[in-house]
Amino acid sequence: MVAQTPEILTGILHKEGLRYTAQREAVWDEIRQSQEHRDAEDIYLSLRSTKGIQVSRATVYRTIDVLVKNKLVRKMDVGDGRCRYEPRLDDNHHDHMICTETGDIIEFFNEELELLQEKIARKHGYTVVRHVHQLFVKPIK
Amino acid sequence: MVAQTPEILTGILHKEGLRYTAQREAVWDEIRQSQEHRDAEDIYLSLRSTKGIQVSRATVYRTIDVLVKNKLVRKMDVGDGRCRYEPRLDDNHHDHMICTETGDIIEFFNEELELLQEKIARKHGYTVVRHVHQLFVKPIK
DNA sequence: TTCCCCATGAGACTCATTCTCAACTTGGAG
DNA sequence: CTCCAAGTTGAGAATGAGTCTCATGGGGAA
Repeated sequence: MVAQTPEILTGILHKEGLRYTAQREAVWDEIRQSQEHRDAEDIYLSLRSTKGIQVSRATVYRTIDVLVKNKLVRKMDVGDGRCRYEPRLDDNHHDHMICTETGDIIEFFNEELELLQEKIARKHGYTVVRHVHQLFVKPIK
Repeated sequence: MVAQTPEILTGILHKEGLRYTAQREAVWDEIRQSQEHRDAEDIYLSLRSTKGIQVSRATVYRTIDVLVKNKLVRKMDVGDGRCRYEPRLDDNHHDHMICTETGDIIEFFNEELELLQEKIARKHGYTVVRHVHQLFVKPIK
């Protein structure tokens, strides 16, 4: 699953009836290569300035949509007006802890929490489709 | 605590060094009277059209900020671009479940969940300041 | 090569929210 | 009671992330 990195995108584009283009690859590469939680402008600027790749904001957004839809990228709304994106190659689900002092984003996963959520939904006659769980935290002491 | 409804706002305004004005009272009343999760435009229009109270969008937003800051109102970002607000008179904390089919918002609270969150934060050397927890759900069957 | 459809970029546009600033109130000092 | 400094307000401009438009550019199939 890790080795098939280059083909994973072509497969998805094919499935969606879309073409494999340099811009789409560049956007995916940019997101995939950094483990950070970045916003669209960040990705756009990095492609343009740092890597000198010609791409437009519109294409960045359009490509991200495809990647998110196909679970190659996770989109997270931190609540500050800009969504962040992170690669999702290895499908290990997790939530985020955001430090209110430094802005650091820490990932966490807790099985018990996941089960509890579903249990709560069931109690109300629902089942969980997806969830947003963010802990805004501050360092102890 | 329920009986002091009118004074609660004056107290807060005083604490903030702000004046008690008709507009500020109207905004607070509007939010307080409905148990819905409403957006700013909704509140603004309701005050204007339905109740014929002269108030501007700017004042609605400005007042909401004060109310949120003082925990009279809870602000929630549902992820659709518009924040929702709900009164917070009785200080019973809860999170939300959003039905992906009907848009219904159901409140829920689970002690175990709260404790678990704190436990997770501690494990990473943090303590929870606040959290966002939304379950996007769909009805069973 | 031709043709057609998909993809792209620049910039217009949307829409919630914030900002600006002139006009308006008001609490208090005198 | 009068006046003034300071707080408030409203209308509309500004902001900013994200979306849409549309003319232009390519690429693949025959």
